This record gives sequence, C-alpha cells and structure tokens, in this order.
Amino acid sequence: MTFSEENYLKTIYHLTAFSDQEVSTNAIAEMIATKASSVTDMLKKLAEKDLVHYKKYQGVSLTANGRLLAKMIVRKHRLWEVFLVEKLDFPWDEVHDIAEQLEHIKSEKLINKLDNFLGNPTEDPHGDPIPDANGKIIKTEKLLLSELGFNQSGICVGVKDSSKEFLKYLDKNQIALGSKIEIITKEDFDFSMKIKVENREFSISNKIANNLFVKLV
Amino acid sequence: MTFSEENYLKTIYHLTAFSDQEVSTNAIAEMIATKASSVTDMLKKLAEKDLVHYKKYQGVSLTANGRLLAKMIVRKHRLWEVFLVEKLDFPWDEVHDIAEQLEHIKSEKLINKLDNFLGNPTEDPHGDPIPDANGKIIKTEKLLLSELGFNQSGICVGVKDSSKEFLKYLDKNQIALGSKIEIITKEDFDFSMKIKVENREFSISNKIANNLFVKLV
DNA sequence: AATATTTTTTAGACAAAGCTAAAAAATTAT
DNA sequence: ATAATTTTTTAGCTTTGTCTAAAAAATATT
Repeated sequence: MTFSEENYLKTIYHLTAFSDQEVSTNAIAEMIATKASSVTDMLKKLAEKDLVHYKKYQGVSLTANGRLLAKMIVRKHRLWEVFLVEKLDFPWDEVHDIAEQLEHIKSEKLINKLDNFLGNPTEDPHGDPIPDANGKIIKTEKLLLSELGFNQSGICVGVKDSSKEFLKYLDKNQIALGSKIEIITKEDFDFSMKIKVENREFSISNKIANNLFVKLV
Repeated sequence: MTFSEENYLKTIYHLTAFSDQEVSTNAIAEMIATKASSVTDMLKKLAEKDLVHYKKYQGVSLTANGRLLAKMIVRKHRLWEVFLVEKLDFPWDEVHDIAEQLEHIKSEKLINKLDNFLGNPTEDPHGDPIPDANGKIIKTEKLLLSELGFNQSGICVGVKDSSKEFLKYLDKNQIALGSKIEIITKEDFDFSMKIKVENREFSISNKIANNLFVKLV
C-alpha cells in the first residue's frame, strides 16, 4: 500500500466511524484537501483491491479488509502519539502532524514492540481508543461536559475537537486528561458554565463544554 | 526534499565519506539498485538544487549544503537504530530496514527530542558515529581486528560490514559491541586467527577479522 | 414535471521517478 | 593511433497521483 492509499483508507474510516453510512466523494475530497476527481480515481483503485465497496455516484464504504487495514493505520498513529507525549515529552497539540508521518512506517514487529514498550495503552493522548493488534477497540463510556448539569462532576477523558487551537486553550487553562471538573453554575441563556478545576473557578462557553469528554464521577 | 532525493544524497555521502573523491553514476546506480539513466536524471535535479557538484561524464560530489543534509539523514537513521535496539529491544541485524524508513520522517524537534531521550549517543548499534545537530561527527580511533597481532587484545567497537549475515554470525558467536577479544594465535598462511572471547576460544577467518573494528586495550 | 443546481465522473494533461534502447563520450586494449 | 569496450547520457515511454475542464448523473427548486 502506498502512503496515499493509506490516507484515503484512514479518511474513509474516520468519516464512517460513527455514522456507519456510505461516505460521499466530496466529503473525502474536503477532508483530504484534494479534488473530487482525484478521489474518484483513487476510489476505483481501492475498489479494485477490494478495500472499499464502490458504485458510481453512490458513495463508498470500507470492506472488512479495508476496515482492518484502516484500523491498523489508526493504531499506529495513536501509539506513536502516545510515544511522542509520554516518552519524548511533546505537548499534545504538536503530536498529530508527526504521527501522520509515522503512521506509514511499515513493520508489524515495530508497532507491536512499540505497543509493549508503551505498556499497551488503550487510549491516545486525546482520549481516543487505540485498536489492538487484531483491530479490536475498547471504547470507554464517556459523555460531553455539556451534558452534565449543575453540581455534577466529571473526569476529563478526551476531546472531541483535537485541533491545535482547542488543545492550546485547554493547556492554557490547565485542563488535561485526568482533570476533575465540577460544574458550579450553568447559564440557561447561553449554556455557558462556571466550572472548578483543581480549586480554580472560571467560566467556559458551551462550545468548549461541547468538545470535552468526561467520565461521570 | 522527497524520499528519493534523500536516498541519493545519503548514498553519495556514504560513497564519498572515506575516499572524498567524485563518485561515478554507475557506483550510485549499483548502490541504490537502479539504472544508470535514472541516476543521471536525479543528479541533474540535485545539481539544480545546489546539493551536488555535477558535470556531465565527470562524476558527482556533494556541496556543503548537500553534505549537511546527508549528515542529517544519517543522524536520523542512526538515532532511530539506537532507539530500536536500546528501547525496543530489536536485534542489531533487524534495525537497518526499519531505520531506512524512519530516517525520512521530517521534524527537527522530533529528532532532537529523540536524541535527548536516548542520552545523546555518539554511536549507533554498529559502532558508526552519529552526527550531532550541527552535523559534527566525533570519530573514535579504531582499527580492524585483522591488524592486530599475536597476543594483542581489543574491545569490539564496531563492524565494517553490517550485513544481516555478518551480524547474525557475530550474534551466534556471542561477539557484541564491548566484547573483549584476545588474539591467541594467527596463521601466516591464510591469516585466520584463534581468538578468545569471554573464556571461549575459537577460530575466525581473515574475512571476519577484516570486518570487525576494535579499540586496542 | 421541467428546470436549475450540485455532485460525481470522465477525459486529457502534468510532474516525479523509474525504465529501455540508442547515442555519445570516455576509457582501455591492440 | 585506432579500434573495442565500458560508462554515461539522451530520448522517449510508463506508472502514480494529482490537476482542470467538460460531461453526466443525481438532487433540489419552482
């Protein structure tokens, strides 16, 4: 598999992970920042290799084979992210781009040894699950901070939006995986809330609360 | 820089490292397992980018710029090899191919953090020097085991030939970096020698002795 | 239901990096 | 010094993955 093929597979995987529907040519093009015509070309090639189900004008979905390969790429991406954060001490907003490169390194032995070296983590630094060597994913129960009400508390277990901007915001406000967040007040008007994190009280907008995953506590 | 350009640069670097002469198109072609015509094409491209000095039919050499870039690739390759052996516990004959891929990962920050994580090693698992972030190389004094005479001793500090076959031979005979080797006898006929390594005495051919670097002790 | 708009595909072109076959230059041998 | 051989380069073709522009299909609008 080429880099490009792997990127398409991964993209289709991400776009279908939750909806589990066919994904459109345009959606892929936008995600991968390329032209729809290029996507069409690649879809034909992937269909040829039996990695996707593709019928003209009908969108595309992964075959069992394609999904497994996609998971292996995601596995590599997330394990490398753990390595970068835990071992090399990278801030969590800087690891994505490097992991985008590392995810294409080809060696099963390498990735399994890396997995062991890291202590077989089940989640990456953003709280996303890491598929095991067979593609199996353990998903933890998590809800959005915005779903919590007045007086409830949660432990931060992940982010929905993992853009640099959002991650930097969290760093600045000292919210990290594992932080305990308590809802002090919640506005009925804009759903902004005042929260308490390690004795610091401050307000966050609904948009923030909507992108933070927590585990009820 | 593309993968391919990086590979050419690295190859030219290795071919000129010791001789410091112009290197021929054919020599590169052989090393990279490609056709001479392909090499010519690439040399033009590299000359265009001022990475090599190239005049038709006259061979090629690196510019200062090209040499620095080549060293950075070698630096990455060797640091990753250290990582694979020291942290992931790979046998030394398996790391080359994986490092060939990892050496193309682009992130200065990554490689410098990796360097620190590994404790700023100056040599890779085969005893080859690792250029520092500025391209500076500290070369240790070393000679071939074959240059030693009867009754002399050396510490193994590297290999000249780092092929899988040779490395496996060494593993099988429990010779590793740091092993103390004593010359018990040396044949005048074929220059084979009987050596002593950690109380084990056995014979090695001149070819073996000719590919093992030692430091006199 | 017919028309307009959007989405997707096709057709044809391009750059990168390789190849083969043939030509040109350099080197070696007679 | 000329001929033979080897090395290097050129010319032209292939594949991969992209692009633009145009055509075709699907969807939305009136």
